Amino acid sequence: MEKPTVRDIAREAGVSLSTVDRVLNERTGVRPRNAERVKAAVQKLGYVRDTHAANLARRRVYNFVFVLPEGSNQFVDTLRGALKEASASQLTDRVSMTIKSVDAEDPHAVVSSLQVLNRHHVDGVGLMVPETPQVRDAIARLKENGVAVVALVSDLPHSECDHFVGVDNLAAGRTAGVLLGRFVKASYGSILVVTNSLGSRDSLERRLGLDEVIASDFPSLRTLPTVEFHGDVERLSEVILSALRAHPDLVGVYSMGPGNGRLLDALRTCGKLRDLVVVAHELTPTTKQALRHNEIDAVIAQNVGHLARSALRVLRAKCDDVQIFMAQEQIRIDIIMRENLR
Amino acid sequence: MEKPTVRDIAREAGVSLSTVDRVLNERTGVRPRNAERVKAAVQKLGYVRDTHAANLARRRVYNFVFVLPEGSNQFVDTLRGALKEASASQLTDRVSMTIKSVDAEDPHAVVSSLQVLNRHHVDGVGLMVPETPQVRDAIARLKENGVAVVALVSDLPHSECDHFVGVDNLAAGRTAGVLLGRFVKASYGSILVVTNSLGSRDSLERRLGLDEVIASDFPSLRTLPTVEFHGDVERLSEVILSALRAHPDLVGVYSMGPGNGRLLDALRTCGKLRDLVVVAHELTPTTKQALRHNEIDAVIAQNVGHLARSALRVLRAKCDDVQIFMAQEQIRIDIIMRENLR
DNA sequence: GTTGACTTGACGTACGTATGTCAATTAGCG
DNA sequence: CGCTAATTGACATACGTACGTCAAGTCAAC
Repeated sequence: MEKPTVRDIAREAGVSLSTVDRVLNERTGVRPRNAERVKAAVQKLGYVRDTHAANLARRRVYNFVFVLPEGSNQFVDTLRGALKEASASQLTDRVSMTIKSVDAEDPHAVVSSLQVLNRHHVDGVGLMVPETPQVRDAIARLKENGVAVVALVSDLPHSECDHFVGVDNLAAGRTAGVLLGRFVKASYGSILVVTNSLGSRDSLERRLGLDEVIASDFPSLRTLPTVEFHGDVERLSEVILSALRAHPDLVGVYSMGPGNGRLLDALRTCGKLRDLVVVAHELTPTTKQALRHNEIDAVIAQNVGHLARSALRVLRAKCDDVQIFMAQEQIRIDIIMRENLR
Repeated sequence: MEKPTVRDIAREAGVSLSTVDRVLNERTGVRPRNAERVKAAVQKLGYVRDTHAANLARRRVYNFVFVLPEGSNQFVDTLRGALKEASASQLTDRVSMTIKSVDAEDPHAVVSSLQVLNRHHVDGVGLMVPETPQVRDAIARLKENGVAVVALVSDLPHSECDHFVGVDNLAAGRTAGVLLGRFVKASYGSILVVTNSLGSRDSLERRLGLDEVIASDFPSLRTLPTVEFHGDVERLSEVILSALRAHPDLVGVYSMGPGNGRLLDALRTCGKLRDLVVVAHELTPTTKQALRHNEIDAVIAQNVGHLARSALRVLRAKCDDVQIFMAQEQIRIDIIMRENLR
């Protein structure tokens, strides 16, 4: 049972190679009757186009653009590195990748960066930006132009994306909650929750997941209102310190986003770090080091290498109009502790 | 900066295409001087062979064989399924895969299954069997015949394998130890350790990791001698029950291998399941269900889909004599709880 | 029956590589 | 210097697909 080729299709359908080609590549000038025959033959023989040979023949180069938030953020930095590494690897041959950094908080900046793409020849876009009506429209326009679009890390549920590459943040928050609840030895206490901004849907979902689990499974614990520092690290230190003073029963800290370095600094200065159960998000140099030093008890992470490769694979698949292999594209919620960090 | 092709190499080296081809494919009849020139040109231009085009031209089919332990074992079953799924997926084109099941405890059976491979045309082998001197020799013979060999799940450190696809079991045991230690609320108690056989190096390493971590980080806990049931599930139930009677201070159970279903049955019948912290290995229908019912607190797992795809990718890479992308082939120690199970 | 539009098939070239054949060149040796 | 053997290059064919060109075919409307 060799794999069928276009020749087999032509023979089976009783037409010429040219006609098969016209049907497969959706060119005009084929009578419906013959088109049907070809499609039937494809079905019957289970033909799948050899994309490698096809790409070879058409000298295809996949032109992908990734739009990531600018500014200092270790997670975004590692993601950027992973994207570059993945596109350099042999796996992702024939891919030419551009990474753009934009002020993700400024919808106008995001949109204008996407509008540019419509003019150039771009096959696929990966987006890590918050969803706004403007962004939604810009994505719709990209889709009109036949560009494949995937949401990266942050879902864009109301936009016409082809796929979301990232984790279920509600489940991530729940996971963090269980870890905090089970790691805390005290019979009661409160938990500090920190993030950059609850405006980002990731943080919001994580917070919801946390509260769900604490409320149902750990009623003796209490989650404090979310501390948001909105990029202002000075404020972060201050608020942490005052929270520590205000809540002497503090037993845990949940950091839902960036700013782990500053957060740890603040906790360190008041000497309570060792007594607190700390759960943070994302594996970065800071969190890795903190794990090794037992300053962070667990990290909830998504494998950036997997994110990057998955995004590239999905974009290719969408360009080629090929099924994706869901099992491989499922991004897991990783729990990293000192012992399984490597 | 287009990718260089063989033509570019020929021009750069000042020789003909034929000569370049002779060098690249290690054919005879090239003067050392010219061979050097070609190699230098390859270096200088950063040429990498387009394996897809090459495979197209030589009509290559990768012939891989996997040898897995026979007998009822949910983990092996899921692995088998993952292998089939992976080879069916588009990623692994041009791969023809055979899965053999052998009595892994019988070195003779394993070896004879490997000897057969030398006669047929096989490009690569994935092995999940215990290491014995006979197996070691059989692998050496495979390597002599130019067959790529990877160890799957269980490392074969003293054999000439090209690669090990699996996790660091010492670290896995340590991870289990930390989870047990931190999840147990009681101030002291003992931990039951169960496996099929400590003869398997995986179990042994996990046990060592567990003991390391319990001894150093949780001195108030005590790990009991390993219960081995050697495939005898009746014995498993019995021993569990008598252990429960003998150790009323039991606070945790660590199941290092197969047999989770029977173990849980035994724990269930004596009604102590809810009070115990249970950590088991591998995501299977049994452990998934037990996680959902809060009967198991955490599962230490390796993603079988990842194992399968990694094994196939590595075998291909070894056949093509191409570098592997280590970041992608690193199998992580997954910690699965109810909240991040999906 | 003629015209024109649409449809079809035959064929050539290309992508980057592999592999074979054969003649031409070169090196090594006496 | 001449001979033989080793080395080299030119060329052809192929893999599975894409795509362009052109002549021949079909069909309906006039």
